[in-house]
Amino acid sequence: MKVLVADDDADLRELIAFTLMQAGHLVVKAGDGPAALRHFGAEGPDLVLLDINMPGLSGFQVCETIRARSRVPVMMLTVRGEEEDLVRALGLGADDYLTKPFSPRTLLARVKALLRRAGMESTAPLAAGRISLDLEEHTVRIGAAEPVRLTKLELRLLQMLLANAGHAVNPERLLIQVWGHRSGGDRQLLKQLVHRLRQKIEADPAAPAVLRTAAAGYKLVVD
Amino acid sequence: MKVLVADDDADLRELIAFTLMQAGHLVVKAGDGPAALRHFGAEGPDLVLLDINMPGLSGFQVCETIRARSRVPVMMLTVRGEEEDLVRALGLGADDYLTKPFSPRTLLARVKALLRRAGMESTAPLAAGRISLDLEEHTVRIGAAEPVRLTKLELRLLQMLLANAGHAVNPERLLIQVWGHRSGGDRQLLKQLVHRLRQKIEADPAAPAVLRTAAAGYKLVVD
DNA sequence: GCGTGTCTGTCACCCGTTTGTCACCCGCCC
DNA sequence: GGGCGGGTGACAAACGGGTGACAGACACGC
Repeated sequence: MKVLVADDDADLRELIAFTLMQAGHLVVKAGDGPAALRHFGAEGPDLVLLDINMPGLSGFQVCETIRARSRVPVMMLTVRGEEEDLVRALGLGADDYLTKPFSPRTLLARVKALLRRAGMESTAPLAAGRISLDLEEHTVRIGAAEPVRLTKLELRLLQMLLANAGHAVNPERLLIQVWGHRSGGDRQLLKQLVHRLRQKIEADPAAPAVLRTAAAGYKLVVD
Repeated sequence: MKVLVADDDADLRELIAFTLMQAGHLVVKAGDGPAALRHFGAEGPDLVLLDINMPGLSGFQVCETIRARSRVPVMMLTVRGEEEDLVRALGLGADDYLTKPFSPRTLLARVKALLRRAGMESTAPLAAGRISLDLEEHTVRIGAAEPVRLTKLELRLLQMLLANAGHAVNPERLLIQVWGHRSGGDRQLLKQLVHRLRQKIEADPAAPAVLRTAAAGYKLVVD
């Protein structure tokens, strides 16, 4: 599942991101409110974690804006003892809250619960057509073939493509999704990753039938 | 769509940003010229709103620099009564202008118009008459014929002509829209591009039936 | 701690496609 | 005839995707 983590505290943000990634989630990070909204619009996450105190726009404003456009689950991060903030957040449509400090274990439990409540159990294999991903096993199965083991990056790339199965995904977006940041110039990384993935999943890597190069990026052919 | 808003007046900047976000756009904000260029490079916005009076670099300079690198639509924000500034801005390649003060409604209408003109209001296939463009696949289909693959430039040219289907578009405008920079003398580029496009889409390239030469430029015959 | 194997980032290179540029053609008009 | 502007063919440079090689980073078992 794709999770948007918005917190202006870089250390905490990285800790959360790391914890979620370890659990097999894709993470999009934002350091302030506007960035959170930007990524929300661009990435379409399945879950949003929002700190209340952020520069630019507060978590409240971000939550409100998101709620005006989507019913994606939103979890607020609050400092203990600011109950009035909490009430306000829930009133704005937030689904859950977590008081700092919290343990990674607590975080994961709450995230899992929230995703389950939203009907997106995170361990369910992603699938489209003849392609199915097993996020826990880090494997992909195509048609009747044996499941193939994937590395972390390969898994993320496939996950992104699978989420847009049949449609081209542009390289910039893939770079952001798979590596997190990296502005422009890193096409080479993507080339290599695609190459390595093709070696694993294509019957004939020289003539890709599944992971095709499209005019505007790469796409998955699922039939 | 992602919009870069550059204005040194923080209040106005926030108002514009808010208005655009309400309309579903992603907004990147800049308070001066250098920041605008920095964000332009990093974010790759689909539209740029530029105030003329900004510290660091003026809107003129920013516009010129952007035009040297991109054909992204640029809208200038001017104070009423400074027509000479306006003329200068349009000469530098700006696509539209807005005189302050303006209402949010006006702003949105202009932004929408500009994005439509630039052919990016959606990735849905553009069509007019028997001609339809698939922006994702980079193909064009004319009548019942097989879709034809287009290069990046051919696609842009066709997109511009299709946006004005049935009417002639003058060469200056096409040069700016397709190549972004290149003020005057580069007719030859356009000639070649038209030639190559005709080879691909015309049944008889020597007697063009679709992409016709008109008195004032080129036009697409769509019926 | 240490070796081992895997994963990832980076480099150099190949090759087909795309693009920019030049020379030249033709028809038209003064 | 000569200038002008559009159309055409040819060619070289630039670009971009694909590939193999390699070294450092990393995880893991001992």
